[in-house]
Amino acid sequence: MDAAPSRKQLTHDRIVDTAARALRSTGFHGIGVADIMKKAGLTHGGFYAHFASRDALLAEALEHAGEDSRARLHKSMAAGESKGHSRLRALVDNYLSDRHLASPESGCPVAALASEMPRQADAVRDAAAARVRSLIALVESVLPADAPAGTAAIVASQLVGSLQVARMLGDNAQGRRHLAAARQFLLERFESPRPAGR
Amino acid sequence: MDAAPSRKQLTHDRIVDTAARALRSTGFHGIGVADIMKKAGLTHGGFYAHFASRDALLAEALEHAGEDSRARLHKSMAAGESKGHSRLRALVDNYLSDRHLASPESGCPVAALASEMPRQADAVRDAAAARVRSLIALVESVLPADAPAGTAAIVASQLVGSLQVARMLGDNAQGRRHLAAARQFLLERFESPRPAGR
DNA sequence: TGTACATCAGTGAACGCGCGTTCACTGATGTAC
DNA sequence: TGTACATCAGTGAACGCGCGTTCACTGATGTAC
Repeated sequence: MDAAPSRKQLTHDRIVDTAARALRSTGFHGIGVADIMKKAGLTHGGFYAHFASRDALLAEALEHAGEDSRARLHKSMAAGESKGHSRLRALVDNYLSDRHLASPESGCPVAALASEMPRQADAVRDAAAARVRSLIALVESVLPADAPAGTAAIVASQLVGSLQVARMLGDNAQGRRHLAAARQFLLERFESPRPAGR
Repeated sequence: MDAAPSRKQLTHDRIVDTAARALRSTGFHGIGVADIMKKAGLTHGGFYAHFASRDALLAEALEHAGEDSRARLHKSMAAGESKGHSRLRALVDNYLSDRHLASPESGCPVAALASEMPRQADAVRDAAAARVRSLIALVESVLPADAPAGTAAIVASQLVGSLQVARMLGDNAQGRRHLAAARQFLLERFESPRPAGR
């Protein structure tokens, strides 16, 4: 089934991977066809042999960025769990880490692109909604099983909002202090056993 | 002191007001000099008699959008308080309202533009950081006086994140359900008297 | 009150530039016999 | 194994377009006497 990928497929993947990084660091509008092709070691003319349009690349790059971020989080979370941390703590510590604050290009595309997403073309918005649902599902998987419905989406919103606020405050003491406070809040409130108050 | 504003000042204000709405509905990149001038009933040539550059307009429009949003919230909050609601509830109910979900162009610029802000020119980023601090200050003013330091920034992050997640899910039942859950969570957790468990 | 002139807000044509997209072509890879 | 040909990935010039910015000009407003 997974035969050796063709030469074209390898190039395609390289373009998508390049775009997925650029997308998160410069945003939807900061990513140009010629730019991406050049960074992937190609000329811009060949682009349309790989994608129907720029928007088609954006949708693919968004999905790839989400997968990349999910895989990184999973790996870091495994390291945290092996130190005896809860799954929730492993997620929160990694999502709200100083490293994530400083490196949007390899981080969560939802946090890096949230406010631009509602303004994208249909295909891109669909990919965006899928990324949000995937993030919520990841949070759900680390919450105590008896958490009320909707809790995962609330925690995901707190993660995304806190990282964005920290980035707006800047990659400095102010931003990092905010991240630390948000980590502490989430763990105190959501790590099982849950605190009193229904 | 506040003499009658000159004709030029009136035009200037009209451009900024037009830009402040367009900015929130289409984002930093969706706002063009010629477009704004046309919407303000002018031709694009006169732009540079009012602003040193496009970025200078963006910074001014961002500040104006923040003031506009703050004034609207204050007004709606007063209405809520007159119904006997706490100040926190008045803020949360209005910030996370279906109306705010559906109308970014007259809403909070931080929620509408958060992920684009770190990528703007210096002057714009400074204006952005000021908007974030202003939002945090507004939250602080409605929290119980004994809330730990940093709480206001955490609640502000939850407000911004929840509205953005709702907008990514769409202005539909899914998005509105998420907003309702976030409202309930914030009130249960932060409305005084604070629940047990520090 | 009326005329002459200076000031000033706004006009519209033009500029250089970078963008997304198209397309005729090239050179390498793979297949047929 | 070697030759002839078809396929295909990638090249680079060109396109139409919209952008931010500049600038010589116009027509209205305000001031001096």
